[in-house]
Amino acid sequence: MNYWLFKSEPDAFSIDDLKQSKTTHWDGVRNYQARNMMRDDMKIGDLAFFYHSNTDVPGIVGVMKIVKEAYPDHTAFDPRDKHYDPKSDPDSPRWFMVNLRYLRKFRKVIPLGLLREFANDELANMPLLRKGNRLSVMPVTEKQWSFILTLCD
DNA sequence: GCCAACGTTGGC
DNA sequence: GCCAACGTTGGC
Repeated sequence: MNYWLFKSEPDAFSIDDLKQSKTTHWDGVRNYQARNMMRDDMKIGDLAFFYHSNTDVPGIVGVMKIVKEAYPDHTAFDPRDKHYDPKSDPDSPRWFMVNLRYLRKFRKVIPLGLLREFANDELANMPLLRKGNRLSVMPVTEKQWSFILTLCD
């Protein structure tokens, strides 16, 4: 069983959107590292944090679960889509996505600033806290996962 | 809105 | 295969 963190800009797709739709396909990932993790390592039943980026208080806002393993991201085939990639075609898809189900929304966001306070201790080596980190999908260790859950009330 | 950090592209 | 230029991400 593995743990993950997914970033999203709440203006585009928020935890409240997911709460309403119950499940979603996480399309639009166009980074090879993130793609490889989705395609090769994510399994049904894995848990993931939902992170709000590019917003007034960036941070972790809830939990979701992987309910479908990687399959081709069809938005890459659509010329009108924002994430269209002419180099991906249905015969040899370049980009993949997984399906996620809403589990819970925290009563309060766990701010990035709070997480940073533990960057040298419980949350050492967390990719999210590395300077200049731009990965939109990243792994979380079991210890980090458990610790972060103690930060929400 | 600024800008540092990063991934990708493409010329050579 | 190098690396400069460029576009994007995302915190502040």
